[in-house]
Amino acid sequence: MRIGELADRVGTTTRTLRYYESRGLLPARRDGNGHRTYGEADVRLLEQIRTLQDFGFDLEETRPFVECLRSGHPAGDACPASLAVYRRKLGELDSLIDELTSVRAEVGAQLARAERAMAGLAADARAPGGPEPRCELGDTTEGKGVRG
Amino acid sequence: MRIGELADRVGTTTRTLRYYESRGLLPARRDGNGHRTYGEADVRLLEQIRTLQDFGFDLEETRPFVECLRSGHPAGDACPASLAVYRRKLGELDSLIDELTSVRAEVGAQLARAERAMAGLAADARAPGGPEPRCELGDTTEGKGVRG
DNA sequence: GCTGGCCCTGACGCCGACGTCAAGGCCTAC
DNA sequence: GTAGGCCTTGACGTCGGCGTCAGGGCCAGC
Repeated sequence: MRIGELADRVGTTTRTLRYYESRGLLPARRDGNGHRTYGEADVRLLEQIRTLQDFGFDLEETRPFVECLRSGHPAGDACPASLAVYRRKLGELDSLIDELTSVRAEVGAQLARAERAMAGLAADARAPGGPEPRCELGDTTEGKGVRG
Repeated sequence: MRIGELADRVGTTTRTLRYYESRGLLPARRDGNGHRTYGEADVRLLEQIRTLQDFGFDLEETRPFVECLRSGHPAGDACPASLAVYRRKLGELDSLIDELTSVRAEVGAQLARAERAMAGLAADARAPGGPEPRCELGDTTEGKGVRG
């Protein structure tokens, strides 16, 4: 199998496969013309790489899985080094999710506060004297705690 | 106030301020020597930018907030365009958190499965005949559903 | 007068995972 | 023979948010 066919089979591009090879991740044999040649095992290596990429693993993190497969194991995660990557990734995911969740809460709170403020201004515009206070950009010493 | 002092006051670098200016986000007046000059209002603009950056907003997304402040509003999120960015960001955060959560679950399941498999192999190695089945990389048609 | 400190512009470097273009080789079909 | 299709290597482009360097100016203090 040549590079174009392999790329088609796993739904990627020849450029990607050459890039993987340049990173030492997916070496290829060559035929008489210097063309890269791949076998069925390479399809599985590539599928392993793409699966992990879909999970957000970067290329270097897929290396233990690929080497595990190439060393004859039936699965890329049948080696301790792969499990270590799994565990590290789980930790990263957990802390990232935690962080994003707290950011989400903060942004949500800011939005709610700003919406209340806008509603208040709109009410002011309907009820009392003028439409808007026209705040100057002076040294009004405003703080971030305009919550209530 | 010149660029170095402003950078110190908000805890960033002069390079960053020049970059913001190049993006049209934080223009500066110039003194007789061509040096950038800033006022207190710029401190607040910058703090707004940095706060949003900490939330993961990219620079373009901070622009409505900055323009809102510069147009005289007391807060960067006192304008509809800013609220729209808040809402869009909340949506992005929600879907990102969802995605990461599902990835986390999948990776966790893969780790658990792989750990069970390794434990099984270890038990095999202790109990029966050989230490490892020495799987060839043949067409064994393995699927992804090796869960149970 | 000279050193040190701040400022200026312009431009290249970085990271990751490729996309894209250039220039050419080999093989097949017509 | 020539057009088309696949392959090769090499190298530059992309995106964001700056870091870092080169080369030069202005001003204060000793």
